[in-house]
Amino acid sequence: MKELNNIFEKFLKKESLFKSKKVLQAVHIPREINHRDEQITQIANILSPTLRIEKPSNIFIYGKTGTGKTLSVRYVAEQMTTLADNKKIPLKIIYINCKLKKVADTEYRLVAQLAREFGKEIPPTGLPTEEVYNIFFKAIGEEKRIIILVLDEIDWLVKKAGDELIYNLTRINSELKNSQITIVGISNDLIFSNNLDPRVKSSLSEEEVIFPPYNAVQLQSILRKRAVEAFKEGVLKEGVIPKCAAYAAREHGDARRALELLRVAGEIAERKGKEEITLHDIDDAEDTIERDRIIEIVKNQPKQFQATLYSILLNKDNSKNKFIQTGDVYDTYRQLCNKTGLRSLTQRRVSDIIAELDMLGIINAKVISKGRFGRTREINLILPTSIELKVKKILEDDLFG
DNA sequence: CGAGATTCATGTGAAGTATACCTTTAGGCTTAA
DNA sequence: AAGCCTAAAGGTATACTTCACATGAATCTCGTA
Repeated sequence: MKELNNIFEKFLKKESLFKSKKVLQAVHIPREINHRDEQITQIANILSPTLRIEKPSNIFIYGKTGTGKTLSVRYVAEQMTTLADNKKIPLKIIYINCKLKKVADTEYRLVAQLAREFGKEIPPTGLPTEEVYNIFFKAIGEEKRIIILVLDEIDWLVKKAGDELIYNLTRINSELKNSQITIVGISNDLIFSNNLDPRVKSSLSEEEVIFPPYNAVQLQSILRKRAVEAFKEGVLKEGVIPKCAAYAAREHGDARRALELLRVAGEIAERKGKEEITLHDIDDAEDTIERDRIIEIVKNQPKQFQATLYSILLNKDNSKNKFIQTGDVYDTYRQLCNKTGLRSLTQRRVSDIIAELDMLGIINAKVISKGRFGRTREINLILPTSIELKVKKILEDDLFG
């Protein structure tokens, strides 16, 4: 009889394996953050002058993806905001992710975005950048307060818009009477800061905080904690968490990835109508994640980028083992434009587009010299073959349909 | 045989152009006194 | 005369083009051992 009860119970539970899926999502900020105490106290210490309404030092934070940078900063920010609210401290923390296309990838757009944070309407183009700065200044100057500006993925911004803009930002303070602004730059490119103008570098990294990767043991404990909150009891089969941790540690201790693996594995198991998550689901999850990520990127590209990518795909089929080079891609691209009626761009531009696709991580393009046979980009697809067809299909739909 | 010169196919920087959007300004029309 | 609307003028950011020059190793050239 007892077993029968069990069966029913399980059946009822079957509805969902999750107790709370939110806990596993990247935006979720847990009550406690493990293994980052040192960094968090460091950041908190640096920012604490805020509470006496003094300007804290600028901070430069770096560490690989998924090492808890963004999370820790947001955590500290949240704590400070509530504290500031209680004690009536005029504090404003702005978080901006510079990687978002069309949001903050040029100087104009970044400053416009900042001004919008203060409720100002800024047109997408047309105003002098200088003017946007003025609007922003005015908005800040309205009342006395401390502003902390968190620039996530700041390396992207600098790559696309140059480092002058950061210099401008760090200089803002000298033009402000009422308020003070502190910049917190987050980057996962360690080399990036070396390429900065020395002046910019020194003012941006008055303080530095380094986030080392998690090791497998730490990843496991993080996963365990979250899993308890996220899943119902007994859902996780033995060894699931170690495997997730191992997968993520294999790269560079990427916790975000580990959590995502766990979540997607759960979703997959659920969809299959299973009652527990097995090791096999994790393998499936890994494929799914990679596929979704790439498809998402591909879908959101502008037409010209899609056309270029499609040309690369076509070239890959034709020239089997030989690697693909810019000229070939451009030829196919021209033909493609003819067929689809898309206005074709110059090779100069397509060359840049290829470089950008490389930055997005969809392809691998390295500039090489073939001696007598000139110089070109050696283009390789990084797409796993399993999703190549799917990507192709999407591109075809977008380009021809 | 080896040091330089040559060469190819394209990378890359700077400057120019087209387009879309903004503000300002001058004129024209309406309205109220 | 004052007020309001419109259209033209003058300005900017962005995506792209045009032009011109830079690259860098395989290959060629030619002098030398």
